[in-house]
Amino acid sequence: MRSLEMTASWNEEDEDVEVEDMEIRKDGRDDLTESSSDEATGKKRRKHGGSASSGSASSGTTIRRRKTCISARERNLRRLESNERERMRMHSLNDAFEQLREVIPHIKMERKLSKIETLTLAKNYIMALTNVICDMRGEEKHYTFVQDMESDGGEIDLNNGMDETSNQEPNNNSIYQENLEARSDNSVNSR
DNA sequence: TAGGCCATCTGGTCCT
DNA sequence: AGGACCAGATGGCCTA
Repeated sequence: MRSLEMTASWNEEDEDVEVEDMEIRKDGRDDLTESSSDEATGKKRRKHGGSASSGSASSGTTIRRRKTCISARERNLRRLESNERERMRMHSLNDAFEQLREVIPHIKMERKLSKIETLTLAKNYIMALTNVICDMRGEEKHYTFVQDMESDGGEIDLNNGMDETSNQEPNNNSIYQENLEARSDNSVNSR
């Protein structure tokens, strides 16, 4: 809980102040959240955490809350703990993305796949595998793949969601689609 | 410099 | 009640 170290600079005057009519800064920050918790992960740190002016509820200049009987210090502590949990949650989500990247067949690129590319390739990979299964069963293929970007409606665009850079790469999906189908044919023929 | 991607903070809502 | 989840906002980094 390294974020909690930041509470050291908490203003003593705020201690045990009930929250009623307490003004919350427009930017929602409490100056304690100099987001430092990435020391553990070694990842980049932010000088200023995002802003808090999110959502519709906080769009005003100030927010007045009803009495909740928790001190400002306690509230700040909970916020920091919540931030920490959210950070950990996002890290685990990113870990999952990383694992997904590792199992998706794709041409090695200089840069790693973005999240949207990862999801798109994963989707296409699943569709390709589905087609292989259908093929092996002698059923009609579920999905039709197109090879170029001039696809007309109704067909699945393999590069859907891919950015310009990735379009310059060989079409990964086409490759593994062909490989999968070739293997599928071989396995069928060898019977 | 603009745009894409990302990490983080934050408050609201849902769930246990 | 508290944690998980979600989406909006913001700012940093990188690339074309």
